[in-house]
This record gives sequence, structure tokens and C-alpha cells, in this order.
Amino acid sequence: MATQTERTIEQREPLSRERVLRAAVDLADRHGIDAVSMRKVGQELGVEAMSLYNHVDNKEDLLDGMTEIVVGEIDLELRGDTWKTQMRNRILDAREVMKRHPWASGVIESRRRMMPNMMRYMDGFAGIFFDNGFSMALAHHGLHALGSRMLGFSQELYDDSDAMAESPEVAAVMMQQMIERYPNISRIVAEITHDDDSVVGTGCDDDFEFFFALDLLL
Amino acid sequence: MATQTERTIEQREPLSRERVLRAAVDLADRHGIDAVSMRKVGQELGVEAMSLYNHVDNKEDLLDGMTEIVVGEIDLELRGDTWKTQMRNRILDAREVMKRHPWASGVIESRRRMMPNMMRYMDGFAGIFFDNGFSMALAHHGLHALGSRMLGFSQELYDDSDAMAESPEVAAVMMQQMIERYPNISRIVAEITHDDDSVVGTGCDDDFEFFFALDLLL
DNA sequence: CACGCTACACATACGCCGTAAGTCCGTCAA
DNA sequence: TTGACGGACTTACGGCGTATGTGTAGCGTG
Repeated sequence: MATQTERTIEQREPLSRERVLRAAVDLADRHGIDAVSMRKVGQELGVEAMSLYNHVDNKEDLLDGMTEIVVGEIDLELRGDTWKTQMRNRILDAREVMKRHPWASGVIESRRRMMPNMMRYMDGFAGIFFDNGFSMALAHHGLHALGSRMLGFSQELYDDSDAMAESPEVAAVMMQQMIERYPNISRIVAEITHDDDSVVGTGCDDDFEFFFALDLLL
Repeated sequence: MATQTERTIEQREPLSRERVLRAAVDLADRHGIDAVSMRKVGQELGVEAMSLYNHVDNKEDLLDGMTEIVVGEIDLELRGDTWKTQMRNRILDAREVMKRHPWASGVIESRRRMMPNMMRYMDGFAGIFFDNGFSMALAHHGLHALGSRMLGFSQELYDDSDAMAESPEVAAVMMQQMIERYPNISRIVAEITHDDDSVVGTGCDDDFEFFFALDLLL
């Protein structure tokens, strides 16, 4: 009996919410959030799709759980002397986590429920405000102002690779039209592409941009 | 012949990209973005789903077009004396538009391509910067810092109506746990719910919050 | 007038999706 | 030994995006 049990356990480790969520996060990391379907997650675990429902209410709940795992990876330890640097460091870490899970920002934004890890994370920010003598109202507004930057979202800018994909002359014509129609943006884009000699298009949205905006706020 | 043609035209106005997009926007306004499927949009127009593909490349293109309609509704006229008020007024109008189409912010965020109206809108901001003597670099960073606020997104906060939906004592227990686990956030929430005597939960995220954060930036 | 061309709506079909409902079996308590 | 039960499996439904093929009404040209 015991040996049989052991063998079965070896053959197939029992499912659990934890295992399901981890598999889903893993799948999203490797193949993007669109690859996360009940069937594919099940497949990843060597299990039928419907079996997941023993550990997860439905797909929303799966996504909720996935964000919880990601947010849980953010280091909550206070590092820094001033409240600014403390917040900055925390956000910096969050940003690092979001880079590891590029799908997460979109999913987090779409959540309607506040989950525990997220709650704890935000509570931490409120705590920093209070510990530094901010009034209730100011702390409240501060949180709002931080908004999505709290999680270090970067707004990935757009893709003009399709223009380049066609012939160079087509790209040239489009560029000309762009300059006529959108003169100001064009100046900026020109400046950028001139500055950095990287291969692909508008390569802004570096860490620099992010921290510029963040420091402006703080 | 002519009369027949006229009758047919009267009976069924021919489809067009414009008509398809407007129907989709309308559907989203009335029933939410999840109600926008090729089949349902077709149904709205008295037409089969596949017919839409004569005027729209695919669903992505449909969504692209929908955002273009919405962004196109934003008033681009310059109103105000200083660059700050000009931007503020423009964003204010954008915010008004987004309120009319609550689904739009989510869709816009998920776009990967820059569409003409969006381009024109952003170009306008760049123009305001330049016309007021901002350097290229500063204008560039300014745009980044404005980020999604440019479109007046409000991050709708979360929903705790589920707690209220259960019995009051359950809600009370949950509240107690919340205070223990998330003391700082709880203070803020308590303050808010005490302040405003509205019926439902955390009723922040008013216009006030939004403009507080915005003015902080400007 | 006739003829083919084109544009565009329609029909069918495929492979995905989330998930409701029911079945089957191994484990463990009594 | 047996009975209950948890959890994985099976089947099935309705909806999705869209590839592919068909029918037809309107038009320009001979």
C-alpha cells in the first residue's frame, strides 16, 4: 500500500492552487498572457483543463492569483534614509519584478478586486507617508498621485517596425507625411533616433524616462 | 432600375468602415467592451459577422478604429493663456470624452500601433511645449511624464461591494482583519467613508484626485 | 443590349475558448 | 469491509475569431 502510494505520488504530484498558479505564471512568462488558457495550463501540469477548477474558481480567479504571486515577489523591506528614497527603492524593486513578468502590468490593471499582497504593498506606501508625518489627506492624495507608478509600470511605446518592414522608399514617404502632419512629434522622434544609434525605431522609455517622471512627482 | 436601386439603398444602407466602427463604439458604450464581438457588431447592423471583414482587417483593426473615433472626439482647440491651462483644458476635455466611453481607456492602453488621431493629439501637446520655449529634451521628457494622464485616464479603484453583499457581521469581521493586517490603508479608508456619506464603499477617485495629481505634475 | 468584372454580403466550417454537469476511482475513517 | 468523499477525468454547450468558398447586384465597356 505504502509503496504504491509513494509511487503514485512520485508519478504525479497532486495539484494545488499554488502549483496551478505557478504553472500559469510560468506559462505567461514564457509565451505571453494570451497563451494562458485553462487547457494550456492544465496541459502544462499534465492534467485536464477541468481539473484546475478544483483549485481555482474560474479564470478571473486564476488571473487574480497570478498577480498575487507577482506582487508577492516585490521586496517590502525599507531601504533608504528618507521617505523619498524608501519609496524610490521600493518602486525600483517593483519595476524589476514587472520586467520579469511583462504581462503582469496589463493583468493587474484589469483586476477589479483588491488582493492581499496588493493590499499589503499599498499599505506599505501609506505607512511610509504616515511615518514621516504626512497628514491623512496628504497621504491619501499622495497615494492617488503615485497611481500606477507605484508598481513601476512602463508604458511601452509604439511600434513602427511595420513601416521599416516595407521598402525603404515607402518608409521615406511615410516619414515625409509624418513630418507634415505631426511636425512636433516628428522633431522629437528625429532627435531621439539621431541620438541613439540603435537599430530599431523610437527607443525611448528607458529607465531614465521613468525615473525622471517619478522624481518629478516625489 | 433607378427606383429599384433606391429602394435597395433604403432597405439596407450599405456597410462602410465608418458605419461598422460607429456600431461597435455604440455597442461598447451600451453593453461594455466584452459585448463587442464580430458577431454582435454584425447583428447590430443586420449583417453577418463575416461581412464586417470587408471593411475591417480583423478585430484588432476594429478596436484600433474604435479608439480613433473616441480620440477624435477630443476638442483640439487651444483654450487658455498659459501652456499649463491649455494643457489642463485639453486634458479636461479628454477626460470628459473618456467618461462617455468608459471602455476606451482600457482599449487604448492595449493598442500597439499609433493611429492618426492619437498621433495628432500627442503632437498637439508637443506643440504646446515647443510654442512655449521648452527645449527638445524637456518637451520629450514632459510628454513621457504626462503619460497616460494625457488622456485623462482615471484609475477606477476597487470594489468591496462583495463584502457588503454578505451579512453585516461578516463585513465587520473582515473590517477587523483589514485593520490588523493593513493598518495604514484602513485609516485612509475609514477617513474617506466617514467624510462622505454616500452609500457605497470607498468613493474616492473623483475629479479632485485626478486634478490634484495632474496639477502636481504640471 | 450583352458581357464580364468587381465589390460585397452570405454560408459553412475549423479550432480555439471558458465552464456546467456528470462519471469514475483511490484514499481514508468508521 | 465499507462507505463517503475529494479530486481528476469525460463529455458537451455555446461563443469566439476568422479562412475559405459561393452568390449576386451594379458598373463600365464593347
